[in-house]
Amino acid sequence: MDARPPSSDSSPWLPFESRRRARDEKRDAVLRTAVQLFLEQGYHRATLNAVAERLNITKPALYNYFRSKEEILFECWALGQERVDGFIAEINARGGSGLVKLRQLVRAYAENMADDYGASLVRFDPRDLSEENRAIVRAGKKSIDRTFRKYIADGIKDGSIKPCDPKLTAFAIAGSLNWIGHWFQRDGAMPPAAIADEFTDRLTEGLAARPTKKTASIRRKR
Amino acid sequence: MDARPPSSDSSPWLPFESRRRARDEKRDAVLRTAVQLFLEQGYHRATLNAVAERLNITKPALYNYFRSKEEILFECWALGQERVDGFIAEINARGGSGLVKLRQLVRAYAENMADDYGASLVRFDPRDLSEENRAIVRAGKKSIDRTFRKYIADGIKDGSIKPCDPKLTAFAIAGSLNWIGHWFQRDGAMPPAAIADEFTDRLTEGLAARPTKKTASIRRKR
DNA sequence: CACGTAAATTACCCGCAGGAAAGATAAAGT
DNA sequence: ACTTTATCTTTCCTGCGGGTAATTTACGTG
Repeated sequence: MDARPPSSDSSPWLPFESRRRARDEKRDAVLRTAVQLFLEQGYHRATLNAVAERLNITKPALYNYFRSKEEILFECWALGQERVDGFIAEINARGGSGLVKLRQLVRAYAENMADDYGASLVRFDPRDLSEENRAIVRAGKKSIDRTFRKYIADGIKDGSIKPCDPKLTAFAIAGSLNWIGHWFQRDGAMPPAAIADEFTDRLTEGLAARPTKKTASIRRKR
Repeated sequence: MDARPPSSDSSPWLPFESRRRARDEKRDAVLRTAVQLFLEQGYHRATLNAVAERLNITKPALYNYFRSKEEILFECWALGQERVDGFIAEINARGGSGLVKLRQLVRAYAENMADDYGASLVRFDPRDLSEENRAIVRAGKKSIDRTFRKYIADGIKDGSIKPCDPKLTAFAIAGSLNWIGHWFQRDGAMPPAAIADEFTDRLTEGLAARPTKKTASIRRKR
């Protein structure tokens, strides 16, 4: 039917040849294509037919890798969450003052927001998920929020951050960062790293107990 | 006028009496109910049947007041935008330093975000609108963004705000504020005014050229 | 009181997207 | 070579929700 140009980006399914390939690889390809389309058009407007078409396959083929559209949506979110959990663990492992940890978190989180899976954390609506998965999502969001608040509270305690309400401060910072997921375009003027750097300074400069210079070492004095 | 005083969010269509009422009043009631349901369930999940049911009428009756579901969505957004345009005009009329104007904008915008129509500005997806209406929405968002940037640039020029990149700073502030529309619940602990106050300080304290507000501007050379 | 009109209602249509069933095809095992 | 198994296609079903048509109800007015 549609004599599609052989390019079709990087689908493991070339029109009709070289079929068998690693299952996980194809599953990942489905996910990458799906998250792109979901972000482009919105979950409801994006159809599985359209996802399949981009992969040079047909809709029912998708059901070899996922049980439902909702499962695809959930896994997009899960990948984003996984990364956040990852760098939070790293930051915790490295230790440091509250302000230092907060700044690392802001930076990593901002960069993650400029990624498709990262943006999934805020661009998709949990109400599209099953009750089970929605509960998992809620737990994930809660965990991130707790981390922000904890770092802020830690900073107040150790004197690196001046006294403030951790809850509202966390909301303000997280809101700023989450919004990146809504306006960032990969073809924009600024690369993700630059945005992350800017936001790191902008969002924490008002919090430092003493004027601090950029990413230079923070002295923990008590 | 009314035999029995209806509570503010009760339907003007009591099952079978006192029907005829001012057309605009009913139109507004449809809008209020619709925006609530859209926010509760999301635009796609919320059906016109459900909207009608809450009003004690049936779906086709809605078409006496609106031409389509999309038109309802657009008007929800338009009402939110109208308010923003309103207080921006007021702030411009009052004048003042960049910082003063910015703080007023932040405060009013934050409060607006705690309102159904205000939240419409950020909770609904422009892609659900017709091309025409989407263009109007885009223009509105752009106008708000320009205002944020202008106040910041004004502040830098008049010395009330310390030098920074107006574009990213506007993004950071607007992001924080927009996010309120996603987490604020009317039955939460804090009233909108308190949140607005907190955010006003939190989001501008890092920007003031001089430690705190008050006092005349002092030129800071870098 | 009859009539016209606005605003409802009941009944219907239809297009679409998610998903299931059953048939094909290729690779791999025996 | 024959069978098996996973994978992909063709085909179809079904429910749902936006929107329309035809009909009724009720009020205002001459």
